[in-house]
Amino acid sequence: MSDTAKKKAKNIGPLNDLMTYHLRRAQVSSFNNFTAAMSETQITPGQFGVITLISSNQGLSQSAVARALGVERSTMVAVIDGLEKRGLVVRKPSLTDRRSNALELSEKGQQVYQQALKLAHQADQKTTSALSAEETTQLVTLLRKLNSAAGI
Amino acid sequence: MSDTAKKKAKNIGPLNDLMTYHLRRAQVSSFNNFTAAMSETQITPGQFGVITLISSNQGLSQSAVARALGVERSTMVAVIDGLEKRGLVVRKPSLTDRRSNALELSEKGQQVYQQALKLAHQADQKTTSALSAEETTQLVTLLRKLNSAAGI
DNA sequence: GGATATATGTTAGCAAACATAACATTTATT
DNA sequence: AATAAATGTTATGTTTGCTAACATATATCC
Repeated sequence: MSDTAKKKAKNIGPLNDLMTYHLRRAQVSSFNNFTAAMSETQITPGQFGVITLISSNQGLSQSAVARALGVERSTMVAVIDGLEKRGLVVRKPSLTDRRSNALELSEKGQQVYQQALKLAHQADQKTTSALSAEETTQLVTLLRKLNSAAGI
Repeated sequence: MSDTAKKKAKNIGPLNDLMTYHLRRAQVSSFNNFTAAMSETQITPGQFGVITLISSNQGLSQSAVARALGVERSTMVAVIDGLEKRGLVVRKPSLTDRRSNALELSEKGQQVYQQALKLAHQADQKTTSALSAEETTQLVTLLRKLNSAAGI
């Protein structure tokens, strides 16, 4: 067979020099580990962010959650709808602002969240299994530094 | 004002301990820098991956590009359609396999790619502007290690 | 060498995850 | 009191991916 016929070898070329590329690959990898680990809870990465935020800030409004996660508040509606339909989150009327909802985790929501948190850590360990403990710490430190400068 | 009314303070809580979270933030940040830097070329991250791959492997098939980027070949069709409509990529009939297309960058495609590559590096520098040169190298090294283990 | 399996590009239809624009209601500002 | 801004919602659209089915072309297996 001629060597011009062999087009399988992917020469990734200049991508290898780009931080963007490596970040994207790492994120996809961690996303996959997360989704796989979370399968029994049926919690998506986005949902996990939401319930974590609510858990740490009971009574938060939808807009506040949206802002904290960097999405539009219109996007939040369907997310909360889903979590409410599953009985994990409750929309209570805010006592201080009649426009807004005070979000809370239900009893079931708290249980699922605790389970999800454990699974998330397991997924994390899988993601970083090729790294030593020091390397993992190093990586987190560098990412924190990078992110705090970006100020998402 | 009562302190229960102040719901703005986002306590990010356990997210801070998760690699997944930091990776996601970093990826969003780099994605934003990339998109902003690339605005004059109107090249998306996905398109950039494709033209980089074609540039480094002229004559590559659509399926090969899809495999290398980890997407379905059906997804590739619209991407190549767009690049071809803009006159950046040409579908030539493969000389060795009459099923497949041999993808090539047009003259214009090569020019745009060279420009895009420069802009991508600029975006990268912005993304890593909070890190020293050594830290940036460290970060890439750690991400490579993490990724090669995942074997996307 | 001929039957069967696999690969390629394509279309069609679907879904997740976002966005923008407009709206009614409520709260802030001036 | 008048005007501006914030909240939740709906409607609509976009992006980016998927699966399934297909016609065609190439590989593999007895």
